[in-house]
Amino acid sequence: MRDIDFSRKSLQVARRLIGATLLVDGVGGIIVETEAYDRTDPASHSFPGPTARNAAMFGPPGRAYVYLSHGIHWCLNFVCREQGHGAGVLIRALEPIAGIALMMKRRRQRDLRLLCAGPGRLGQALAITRALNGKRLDEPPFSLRPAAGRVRVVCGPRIGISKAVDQPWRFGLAESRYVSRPFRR
DNA sequence: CCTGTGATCAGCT
DNA sequence: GCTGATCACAGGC
Repeated sequence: MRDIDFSRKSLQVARRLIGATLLVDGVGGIIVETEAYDRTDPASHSFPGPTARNAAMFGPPGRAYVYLSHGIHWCLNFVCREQGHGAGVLIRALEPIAGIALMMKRRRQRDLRLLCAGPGRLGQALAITRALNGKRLDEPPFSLRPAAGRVRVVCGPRIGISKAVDQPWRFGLAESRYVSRPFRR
């Protein structure tokens, strides 16, 4: 089984991550939605260049970049590309597989479809915090397994941004009921 | 289906 | 001071 190659462009990594299994301390599921961000991209946190917050994006690939969104939600990204580039993939939704009872307890949410459908919900379900920022994705508490077989991937515009809104850099597992919002075709 | 709003805070100007 | 890679909930159609 081939590993995910995080030295590739965030666009390629975002597509390849669909169907992979992500666990944090044994809790998680199948990645069904991602978004790519890049240094050349005005919507990216890395666009203005390195800062204290986005430092992980400019560090080695294959690590986590975690940030606090709207003062409330911890969001998880995977850093891609060569060191110093400043690119990443936002993990936006999972199909819950492991530790479902614990995720439901953390989120006080009994609807499986809403358990990890969105970056903030996913962060809460997997107990993502700043403590994971910069951590390697191939070591505990993370576990990442590539998709087993062929995966049908759809794409469309990213969500919740105000710049570069037309770039189709959001990817999803076709027909999945666990995405944060449907993909138009 | 849709739109509006409060929550809550790090980072930036 | 303002913005934002969000969410939950309320209300209107």
